[in-house]
Amino acid sequence: MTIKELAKELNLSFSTVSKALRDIHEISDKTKENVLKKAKELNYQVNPFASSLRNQKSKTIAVVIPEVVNDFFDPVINGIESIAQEKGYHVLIYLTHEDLQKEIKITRLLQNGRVDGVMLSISAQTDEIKHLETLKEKGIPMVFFDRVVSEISGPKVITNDFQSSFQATEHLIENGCKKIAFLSISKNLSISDKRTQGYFEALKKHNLAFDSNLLQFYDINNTTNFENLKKLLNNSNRPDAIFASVETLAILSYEVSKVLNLRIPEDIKILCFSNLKTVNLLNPPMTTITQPAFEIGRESADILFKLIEKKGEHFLKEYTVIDSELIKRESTRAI
Amino acid sequence: MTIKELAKELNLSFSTVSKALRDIHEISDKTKENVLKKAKELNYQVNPFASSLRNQKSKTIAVVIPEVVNDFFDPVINGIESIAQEKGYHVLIYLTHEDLQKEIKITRLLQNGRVDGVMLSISAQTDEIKHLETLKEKGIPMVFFDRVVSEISGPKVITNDFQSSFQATEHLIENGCKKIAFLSISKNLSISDKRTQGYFEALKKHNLAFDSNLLQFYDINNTTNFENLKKLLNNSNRPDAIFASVETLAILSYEVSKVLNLRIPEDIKILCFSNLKTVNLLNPPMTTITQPAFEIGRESADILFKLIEKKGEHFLKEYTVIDSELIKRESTRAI
DNA sequence: ATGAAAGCGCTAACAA
DNA sequence: TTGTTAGCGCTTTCAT
Repeated sequence: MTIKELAKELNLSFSTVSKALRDIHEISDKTKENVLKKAKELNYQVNPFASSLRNQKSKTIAVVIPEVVNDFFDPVINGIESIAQEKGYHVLIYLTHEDLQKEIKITRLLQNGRVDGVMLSISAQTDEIKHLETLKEKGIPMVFFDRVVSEISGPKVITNDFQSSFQATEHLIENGCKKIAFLSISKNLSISDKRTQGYFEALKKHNLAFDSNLLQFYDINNTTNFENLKKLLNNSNRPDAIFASVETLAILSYEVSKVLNLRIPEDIKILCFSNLKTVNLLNPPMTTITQPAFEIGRESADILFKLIEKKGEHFLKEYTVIDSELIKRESTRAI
Repeated sequence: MTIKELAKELNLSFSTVSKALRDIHEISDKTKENVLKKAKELNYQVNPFASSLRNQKSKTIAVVIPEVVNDFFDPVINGIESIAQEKGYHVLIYLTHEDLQKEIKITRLLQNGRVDGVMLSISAQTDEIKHLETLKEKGIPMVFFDRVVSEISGPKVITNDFQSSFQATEHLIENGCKKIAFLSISKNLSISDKRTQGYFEALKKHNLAFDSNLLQFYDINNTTNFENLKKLLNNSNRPDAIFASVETLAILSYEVSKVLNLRIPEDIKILCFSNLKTVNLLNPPMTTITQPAFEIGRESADILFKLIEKKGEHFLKEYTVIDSELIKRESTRAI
């Protein structure tokens, strides 16, 4: 069913039909009505490719993220999709799997007008940004969220990583911890930086010396993490607390603690950035910094659509900060 | 950068360039080489809409699912995306939020050729299927997974819900349970049916009477579930086990048990279909039926691409069954 | 081996 | 208010 066939049915020229369908004022109401009725009757749908080709826009956005198996990115997608559906946009999803090469390949795919805008959260491996600059130079509206690249200008939606990390560290210190290990996932990521800084500053404020052995870097997909953690915790000089910058590492810490017969929280306290839904069923429940992931998704998408529709980003602020929440869970609850 | 501009740079006609780019044999090797070199140099990319318009295919598939905030659908998406990336397809994602009206709207969006194929898992609310039949009649290749519609012919990827449900119920019975409640999420869903049947058959085999009060239906998004569960468990005649057909209901059961000071597993045993990653950190760990979600994603996508590329489904079997795994977790582990 | 031209379905400038 | 026409960028048939 094309617009031509529809026009033939109606004995109208197809340009008239086209205009009527898009409710253009130079068409008489009666004609519009007829056209709309017939279109519905014949279940006419515009061909999106013809339309996109002509209009040079796709009504589609891309979401580029490291992983989807993650309690943070899920609600983000949910937030993005909810706004996209409201605005009549389609959402393409691409996973980098924390792999820079995949990220580069994907950004190349997005350069040819397939999408009207891109939202992305870079991979933990990303230590060069030429591909992102190239994409931006093509004039494609972009919004970074969570794992942002400060070197590239444009809107970014982030959480108050420094502050919440500071607070969390302070929380541990106030609970008597003196040797707090910080587990980071990347040397490249903006969020890792901020989180590490918050940790440092809290130590400094409370006059705790920083021991470089306590700052450890982990590969998010690496099973050797387990061994490294074991080494860290099996040391006579072991930390009395672990502050993990991502959930996976906190969970791993639980497991290693169990293997080593360390009691949580008596022997070691564990705390992390996490959006794990079932965290309050853990034994013991873990104090977490919970990011407002759904809101981050909605907010980023909202900004992207503003960018797409108004073009130019001068009217948007560079950083939108949404606060995470430090949720303290103290009591042991054996069911 | 269009093909015309590229052709001008090369002093060739644009049809020659087009052919060269797609490696058509009637073009000389030298010309091909030149064209490719220049294309790379000028970073030429085909316009996907022009190409789709002409070819009547989009190199894009749609994935329609109820929710993304869910430990089952995440790895499914991951599996789908991994194959799509290999085959050079793009993945559009649509969430129905368990809402039939949204599902209908989305299927309408997919009728106009925007995608070459659709994978879907229907909403818990879906009790009519006209919209799905319409989509199928349009000739768009479709693959159902997990929550399938048996009334519509075509490939379906499912797990052995009946069997695993049977096994799980038997596991409870073998552990001394006599009053096992089954919490279902839908009266419409194929998986609910199968799971309920498995539960029934196990009861029958072990000569346990079925008490209709023990079969309860829940709304997946309803907070009144909490109250209903409370009523169920606060009864003097309460069940000694709960078999939840979805994770959310199992978690809720944990919470209600705690509120009522019921001990798990002494007073009540809880078991469920779940892909929760951290289930072994729960207290106590929960026996689960774990679905091979990533494989379901890969398998469904693989079938869909076969359908798309070969057209017609006569060569594909209707049901592909991938086995779930009953993972028994007995010990209480207090860290 | 290369080029000219038609046409995919649509939008919009211009003509009637 | 309606119709004619050009053209978005590409693929492909047919001619050279």
